[in-house]
Order: sequence, then structure tokens, then C-alpha cells
Amino acid sequence: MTVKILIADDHRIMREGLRALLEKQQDFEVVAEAGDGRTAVSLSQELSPDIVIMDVSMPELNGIEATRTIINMNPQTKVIALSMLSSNTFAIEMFKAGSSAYILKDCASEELVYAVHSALKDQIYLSPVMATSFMKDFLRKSWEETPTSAFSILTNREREVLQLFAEGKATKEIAALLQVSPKTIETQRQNIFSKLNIKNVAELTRYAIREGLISP
Amino acid sequence: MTVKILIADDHRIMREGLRALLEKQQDFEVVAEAGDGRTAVSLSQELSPDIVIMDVSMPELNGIEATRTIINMNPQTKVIALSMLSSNTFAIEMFKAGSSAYILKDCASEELVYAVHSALKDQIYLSPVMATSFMKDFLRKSWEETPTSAFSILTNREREVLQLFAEGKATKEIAALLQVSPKTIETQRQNIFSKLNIKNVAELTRYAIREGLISP
DNA sequence: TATCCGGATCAGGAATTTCCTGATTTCATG
DNA sequence: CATGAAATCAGGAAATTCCTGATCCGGATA
Repeated sequence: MTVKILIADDHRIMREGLRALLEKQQDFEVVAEAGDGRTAVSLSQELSPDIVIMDVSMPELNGIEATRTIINMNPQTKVIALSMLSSNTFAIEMFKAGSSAYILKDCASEELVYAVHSALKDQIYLSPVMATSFMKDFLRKSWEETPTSAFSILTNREREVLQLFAEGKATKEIAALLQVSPKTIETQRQNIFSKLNIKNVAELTRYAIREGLISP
Repeated sequence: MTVKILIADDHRIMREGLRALLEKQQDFEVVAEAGDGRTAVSLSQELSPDIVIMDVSMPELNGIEATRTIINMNPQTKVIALSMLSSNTFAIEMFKAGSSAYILKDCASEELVYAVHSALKDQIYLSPVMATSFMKDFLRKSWEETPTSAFSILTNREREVLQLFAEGKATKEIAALLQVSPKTIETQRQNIFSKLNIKNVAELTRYAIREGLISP
């Protein structure tokens, strides 16, 4: 009874490294790799893996939205979030999206293996580093009032669109990608502009970069 | 006759992944790992590895400076630069510092192994992705003319305009600011697009941020 | 259950911007 | 002085954006 694993990360050498690490466990089998969020979603739908190792920041569709979609489609799939950033908001969003673990790329590989086993047992795993970081925040202020970040004021769909714009996609391209009318995307961009109180794509891009949604 | 390798990268899971990948080769032996540039330097001095796998961006002391020091101390040590960014500037700096290869984290693991073998034969290895990127630059500008950045292909005025666009200014605003016709700015933006081989303001903004022209 | 509300979707038409092409002037440089 | 690059601008077509309003649906709420 092997565990089927999907690896989603935008750096190929990272994927291959992860594959090498995971396949040291005899009962693990890496069934596919994805280089962006959208591919991760479609491969998950196709292959129904037990575990998805999901990088948080990826092109096309970020790890958070990808996770949300995957979990919605197939709730028994467990997602393990892997991130460079020890950002609490990211971790929280990732858990809200349904992931089973949030670990840093900075951690030991045993932690990853351990997280996989936890996830299979329907348990949540939180990297100790993150746990302490969380605690600090909780002691400081209640989670209700996290300052205006893209993840609070924007809807899921808007975030998705935001990222695609910031990646340099045109309105029509995005519409084609998301299979909706260009008019819809226009409206959504307007909404993003007004919600973020900005007025053009340049500011949008900088915003996305500051939020870590895309890399420069 | 095993090849002694030192891995320097700030993400532990990346180090372990690399170790797993490299140790698949029977004649490779990873003798140590370093999480920052300074540690990489001292471990190199201590262990005299044949190969150092060096992440370009690291805390404490970046990969470029670390490489420079290591090569100075022990010229027969070969450094393989590993980077997330396909930035020509970084690659050139890395080679100037004495590295034997520059490959992207996005590449296949075979490329890494191949780079190691090249380095041992005193050869330079350049990732094909980087090679094409270089070529683009070289085709535009001659060799001795600051190949440090695609940035140099822009005129002063274009650079000025580029920055203003990246800062979120509109065409007409820029025209007013520079006291010229909006038509002029339009033309200049077209020129910037074609020179940088990009197609919209989002990409322009990311470019400006990468080049350090503006902050995110 | 009936009602309300926000999210997602789309359209029409005006307003604006971008795109493409081509022209002029200056100015340094071989 | 001829040449080419840089900077400037314009006309007109094409495309995009902006503004307004509308529908549908699912979940919350009275």
C-alpha cells in the first residue's frame, strides 16, 4: 500500500531533490511533478494522489488557491505546504485553504516525512518554528485584526486574477485561462483596484511582489 | 577516488535534497553542509573540498563574496553557483569571482551532475538557459560595453521613463512631468518594451524592481 | 420559509490608451 | 560633412479601459 505523492514547486531542481528525499521511504511513490499551481490542480484531479507537497509561491496560480481547489475537488487528498517564508499570514491562509501542514524549506527532511505521516493520519502538522512564531502573534494581538493584506480584503477569485495580472498577462489571456468573459476580468480588475486603493497595473504588480504573491 | 563536495544553501531542505541527489553518484561524497556564506568559507578552508555547490543568495555573506574568498584561499576548489534568478549580472559576478558553473535551481538534476564533472575537468559550465540569455545581450551590445545588464541597452531618457512607468505613473502624467507630448512618451514606452523584450507594464515593473531601480 | 447580501458573471457604449507607421531635428562622431 | 542614434511628435486604426447596470446563485438571517 504505497503513498502516492504529487510534488508542486516551480524550481525543477527542488522538485527532483524532494523526489529523491521522499523516495528514500519505501512506501512513498512520487507519481507526478508540477511546476505551477494550475498544473498541480489538474494533475491532482487526474491522479488523485494521497499527498500533495505544495510550494506556497508559484507562477500561474499560487499554492494557496491551488490548495483550496484541490481540497474542494477531493477532500481526502492531503496537502503539505512548503514555504520559504515564515510568514504567519501565509501559514494561516494555507491552513484555511485546507492544508495539513506548513513547513519551511529551511527545515530538516525528517520533518517533511513526519508531516506526511501526520497528514495520512488526518492530523495537522505545524513546524515548531512556525508554532513559536504563531504564539508570539497570539500573545500580542487577537487574530481578528490583521492589517489590510490581499488575503483579507480580496476574494479568492480576485486574488487569482491579481496574480495573473501581476505576472504580465493581458485581460483577454486571463479570461481565456479562466474560461470566462473578458468583461468579467475587467470588472474584477476594477474591483481589485478600488479595494486596494490603487490605479494601475504597475502598482498592482508591486503590491503582489510585496505580498509575496509573485517574485520579482 | 571520491569527489568531496560541500553544499552551501540557506534552506536546509534544499541542502538535504541536493545531498540526496548528489549521493546517487557513487563517486560523490558530500562532506559538509553550510547554511550561510561565512560558514561555507570556513568549512572550505578546513576541509578543502573538490567541489562547492554555492547558492548565490545567502544570509551573512552572499555566494559571490564567499566564492571569491574560497577561490582565493584555495584555487583548486571548484565552485558551482546555484541560483533562483536568471540574472546575467549575477552570473557574470559569479564567474568573475571564480566559479566554474552557473546553473538555475529550475534546471534538471543531471545538469548539476554534469556541471560537477565539467568543473573537475577545469571546464566552465553554463546553463543553456543562461547561455541564450547571454547571447541575447551580446547580440545587442558589443562585448566590452558593460555586459553587466540589459539595462545598458536603454538610453538615459528611456531609463527615466521606465522608472516613472514602474512607479505607477500614467503616460500623460509622465509627459506633463517631463514637459513633452504624450505621444513622445508612448513612443518611448514602445521602445523600452521592444528593447527589453517585454510586452506590458507589469513585466516592466518587475524588471525595474529586479534591477533595483525602484523598490517593491 | 422568505428575504437579503455578497460573490461571480456578463454586456453596452463612451472614453481613453495603445499600437503602428512615418517624419523632423539635433548632435556627436568618424 | 555624411551618418546614425536619440529625442521629439502626429495621424488614424485598433484595442483596452471605464462606468453603469443587470442576472444568477448560494449562504446567512430574520
